[in-house]
Amino acid sequence: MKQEKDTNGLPVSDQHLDQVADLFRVFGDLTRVRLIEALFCCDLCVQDLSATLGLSQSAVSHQLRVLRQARLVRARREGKSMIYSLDDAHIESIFRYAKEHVAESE
Amino acid sequence: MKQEKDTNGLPVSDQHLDQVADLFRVFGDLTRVRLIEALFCCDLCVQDLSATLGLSQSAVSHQLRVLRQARLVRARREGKSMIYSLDDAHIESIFRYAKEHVAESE
DNA sequence: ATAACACATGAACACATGATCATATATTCA
DNA sequence: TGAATATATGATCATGTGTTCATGTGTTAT
Repeated sequence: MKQEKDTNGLPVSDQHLDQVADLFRVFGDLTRVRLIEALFCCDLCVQDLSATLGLSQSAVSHQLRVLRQARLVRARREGKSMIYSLDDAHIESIFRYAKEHVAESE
Repeated sequence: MKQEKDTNGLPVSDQHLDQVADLFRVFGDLTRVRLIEALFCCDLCVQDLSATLGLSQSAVSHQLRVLRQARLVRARREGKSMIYSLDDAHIESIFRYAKEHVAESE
């Protein structure tokens, strides 16, 4: 497999890049971005997320599944509810730079 | 429009989040990620990118168009060739954190 | 001018994706 | 146990996306 050093000094392979693209693909949807944004402030259950975003429970659940599989959020049970929380330290940093990019290009 | 403050203290609207999702959507493709990665080291023309990635000239051109429209790369003409270069200071930061995330979760 | 080279672009097709609807699973409470 | 609540999931469908093929545009050199 091709191994190079990038400008950050980290090893880079096509497999790594594939995972990077996968990560960004998960971020590349407004519903999921809004879910993540909502979870920045506090942990929330599905119905709260559903109400906050104004989307169906099913749609929210489906997208939370995508976020779970990408290990970006985690869920814990509290009674009948599932409480979701962010599960990655890098999300905030990644989002900060993305927002700066967006804010500057207007 | 709903306006909130996020954890970074930046104003956040659904319109902003939409642009953030759009930005990530552009990053969410292996071909485009590989193009960006190739341009981290140096400016390159289309045929060089085509050869480096092992993809058709057409496929590369199409994806470079997407990157251009997202203002992530810029093109300048040199003779018969078009030289592409990165056009955003945040790309490297965003990619660095994405790579760290990927590297840690294995 | 015209041939050759480098790149861009439109059309078409296969595949991926997100929302909805219906239904299944899990928990609590009467 | 059975009803109500909360969430997950499978199927379906409309839409979006990436590649290829064919062709158009722009530049250089003879």
